[in-house]
This record gives sequence, C-alpha cells and structure tokens, in this order.
Amino acid sequence: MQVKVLESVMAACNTGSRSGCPISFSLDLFGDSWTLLVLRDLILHGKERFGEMLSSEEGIASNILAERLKRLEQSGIITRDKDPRDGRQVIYRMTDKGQTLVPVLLEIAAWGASHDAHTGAPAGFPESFYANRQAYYANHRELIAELFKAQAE
Amino acid sequence: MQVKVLESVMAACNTGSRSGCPISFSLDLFGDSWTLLVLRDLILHGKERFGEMLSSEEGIASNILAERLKRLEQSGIITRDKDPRDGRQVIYRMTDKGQTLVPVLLEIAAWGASHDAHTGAPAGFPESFYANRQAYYANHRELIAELFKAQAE
DNA sequence: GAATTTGGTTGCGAAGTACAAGTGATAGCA
DNA sequence: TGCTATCACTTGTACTTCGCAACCAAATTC
Repeated sequence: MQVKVLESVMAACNTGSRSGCPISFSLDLFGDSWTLLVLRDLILHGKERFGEMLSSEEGIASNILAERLKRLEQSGIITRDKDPRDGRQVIYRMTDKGQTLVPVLLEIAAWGASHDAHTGAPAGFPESFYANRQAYYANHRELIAELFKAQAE
Repeated sequence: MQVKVLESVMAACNTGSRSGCPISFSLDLFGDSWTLLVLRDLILHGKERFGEMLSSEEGIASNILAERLKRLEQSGIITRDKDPRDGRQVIYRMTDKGQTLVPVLLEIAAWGASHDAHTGAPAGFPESFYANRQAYYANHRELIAELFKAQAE
C-alpha cells in the first residue's frame, strides 16, 4: 500500500511537477515570464506564425520562443502544422485543451488593466469583464474589439 | 504632443513594465515561478509567517522568499507587521489590492486540477468552481474545505 | 546568561536568458 | 536554372538570475 503512494509521488516527480498542488502544476507549464505572453499572442491576438510572435512588443528572443512553442506542443496546448500554401511557414494553433486557458488569461489581463495606469487595454475592460465573465469566455475577441471601437469614437 | 507620448512610455519603462499590455504588467509582478506560490500560501492556505511559507511543499529558498515578500509589499499586495506577541516574528497579510488576486489564483488552481491526474485538490473542485465562480470569489476557503470534508467521508 | 527560535543576508556554483550571427529549407523572380 | 529573399529555427557566447548552504542578528525561552 505504501509502495503505491510512493509510486504516484515518483510519477509526479517524473513529469516535472514540484508537488501535488494544482497551482504548482499549472505554473510548471506557464509559470515563467514568457509562456503566458506567447499564449496571449495565440489566444487573444490570434497570432499563428513564428515571425508574428517574434515581433511582439516585448521582444522575445527567437531561441526562447522556439523552446516555449515546443513545450506547449508537447503539453498538448498547441498544434504545429506546415502551411500548405508556403512550405517555409508553420501554423501554430490552439487545441481544445489550449482554449481552456482563456479564462486564466482574461483574469490576468483584467487584473493588470485594473491596476495599471498606463494600460493599453480599452477603457472599461475590467469592469465589463467582471460584470459578465461568461460572455467573454465564449466571445472574448469580439467583445474586446467592440470596446476598442467604442473608445475610438 | 509627441513629447507627452514619449514621457508616458518612459514612465512605463521606469516601472519595469515591458509594454503597455495589461497581461505583461501582471506578469512583471507575479509572472515568475515563485511569486504565485507565495500568494497561494497567503491567500488560499492562510499562511502569515516567513517560516510557514518557507516550509511549503515546493521548498522555496529563503533568499528568494525574502525578495518576493519585499516586492509584494512594495507593490501594495501585502503588509508587513511585527507580531506584538513575539518581536522575532513578522506577520504578512493581504491588502485589499492583494485580495483582488483571488480570482486569478482560483482560475489557475482550477485549470491545474482539471488537467493534472495527480492533483492534491479535492475531487470535483474544478467542476464546482466553474459552475459557481462568484460563490468561490466570496468564500473560497470555506467552499474548498467543504469539498475536502465531503471527500473524506 | 546560554541556548534556541525566527527572519532574514551573503557567497558561490549552476542554470536560465538575451543578443548576434549562422543554417537549412522553401519561395519568388530573371 | 541560378540568384536572392524569407521563414523558422539553431548555435555560441556573455550576462543575469536562481538554488543551495552557511552564516548572522534580534528576540525569546530556559
């Protein structure tokens, strides 16, 4: 009986998890400076190409980006396919599992926007999000675009 | 006019922010491996002492813990007070601003629990959380404790 | 007042990151 | 068909951060 417990602990160790804590598990995947920014580009900005992500405002290094994309693919968060129209390019896309990270990203974005004076998020985003999270989970792209449009007027 | 834009960009740089993105802003505060685990101990586990956090399952180093607590205090997320009953000890407590991180932590915990086979979270936590987020935001400690209790029976 | 506890700090080797340059496969064009 | 550009990386090297162990000062207990 004791042996089984040990085995499960070892299994956890082998997957790189530091403990049985679900937060710790999540952080082993995206708890570094860059992975969540890559996921932001994929999920919120709709980027699919290596070059697009490379040219993001924060200036990620190409070796770091390549390594993070590899890890995300191995974790089943994204897929990696050759572009049939241009064999040089690769298309990265979120899997269904990857899509389940949308609420995490939106929550982080809303927190940042509501505590950062110099945020680039549209005015009223956190309030709008906190008032109706479900709508954003289903439709974040369109709802955020609408806020930007309303702001421009 | 151009000058003003430049000034605001420079101000953003001085605060350490890599860009105007609200996610980037959030990650500059808690986008490393350890800060969110410290926040978990403070928010979800109710820990208040240096020693308590030091002895967490993941084994944070004391210099890292000290540095993170300092940063969180400077960011207004936590307060640092001497224990009036024992002058050696320090009590760390979440501020109101810190409490606004509860939804972020719960979302990360739920994601981890729903994708980790070896999670230490109580059975049914992600489902229960996703079905009724608002209740958890107001009352996460008690609701999670109830799940653990139900599991033990 | 000696030993213990608590909350740190310091120093050093290991690991991760940033930057620049280079590689290989494909594509477009003369 | 050969030349050049583009794209997605990889490699090498300097630099920064991290992890670990040891140490330290103040407060408390015995």
